[in-house]
Amino acid sequence: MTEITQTIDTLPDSIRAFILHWGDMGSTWGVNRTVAQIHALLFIMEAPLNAEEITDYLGVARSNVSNSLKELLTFKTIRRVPVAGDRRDFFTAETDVWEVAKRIAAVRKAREIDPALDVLTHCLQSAEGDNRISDEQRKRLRDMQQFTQTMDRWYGQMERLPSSTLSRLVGLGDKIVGLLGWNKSKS
Amino acid sequence: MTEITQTIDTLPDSIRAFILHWGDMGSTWGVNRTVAQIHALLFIMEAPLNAEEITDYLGVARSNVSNSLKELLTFKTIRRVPVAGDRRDFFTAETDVWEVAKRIAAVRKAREIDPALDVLTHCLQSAEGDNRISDEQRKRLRDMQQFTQTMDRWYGQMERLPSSTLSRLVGLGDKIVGLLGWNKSKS
DNA sequence: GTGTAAAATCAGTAATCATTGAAATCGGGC
DNA sequence: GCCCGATTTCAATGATTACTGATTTTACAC
Repeated sequence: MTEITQTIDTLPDSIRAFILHWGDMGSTWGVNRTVAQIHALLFIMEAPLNAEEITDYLGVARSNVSNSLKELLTFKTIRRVPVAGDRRDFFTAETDVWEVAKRIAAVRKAREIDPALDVLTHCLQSAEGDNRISDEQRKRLRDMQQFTQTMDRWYGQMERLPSSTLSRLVGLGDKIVGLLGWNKSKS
Repeated sequence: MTEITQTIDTLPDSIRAFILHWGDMGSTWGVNRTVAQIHALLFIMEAPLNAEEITDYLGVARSNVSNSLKELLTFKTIRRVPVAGDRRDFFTAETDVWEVAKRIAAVRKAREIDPALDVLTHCLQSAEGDNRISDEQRKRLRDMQQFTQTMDRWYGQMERLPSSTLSRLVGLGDKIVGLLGWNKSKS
């Protein structure tokens, strides 16, 4: 009989809390619980884990782990690593948090922002030649389209920056706003 | 018998497409379809609408409209407006897209980022005094916590800026990256 | 080739979330 | 106070999504 020695209860409190709460967090951001928990587990463990170890730690079905790993791979927030003398697949997570952020952003841009931009651009085109639509309505569609376009570019830029630069740049946000004396004003 | 003259089919193609696709979009961003559709409808219509008109336009249950309006009100992306000689509630959407973005950001910060930061800060504290946790693991928790903190501040700043400033600032993103010569590099 | 462990697929089930329609509550006019 | 339309609440249903366990496929060892 196979003893399971790797369960979530064997982990230190802080790590267990991290994995569990990260799972919850994920749900609110549109990532399902298991996917988020596996990511948290791989992020915090130093040694690569195989699918069965993950199954044992999290107490979910093997097939669930398999599918979740596939999803994480498409996000490129984890990767397969070979372990000498073991033909099973082992996985580790990207540990540079800014790199993780970039990769998630890239997927969201492709999956959500790009299509939205297409729809808006199309709406705007068909609105141009429609006299049932007021100038004000056209303006509103245009505003929305431009906003989406700006966001699209912003996400696009993110992908190109090395994570160290991105980190510094975002960290600078505070200061830029401060220097320009814009932080005092109220809309 | 009451005739329904306000249905989604009576709207121009581009507007109908906008409302319908915005609803879809919403789902992928964690907002439910009805909520997103109502927001799109109010955003694009110039005159304030009451709950029954919304029900007719979208063909969903009256109670669904009621709940969705309540949610949109908590986001402050729509508001009640009084109409002279009519005791029913009428609603309009905020039309400044940057203002909309700010308000959504504010709610997400409060609902999702702040709690995440609390959890991470707590994990980090309990990790400090636990000798089962390696220095590397402590570093990873710290990185994650700092990242979340940076995001929290970033969202916080957003709230304070007038939307015109925010628009210019974000629009400048491109140029800042370009000027600093950071756009050429690859991580 | 055969045998075997690992991984992926898939159909069925469970859980979650959105939506409905009926019933209860609110609030202004009389 | 009572009435009546407007609005909200709530329990039940429907739809979607996550998850499981059994089955099939893959890939390596021999």
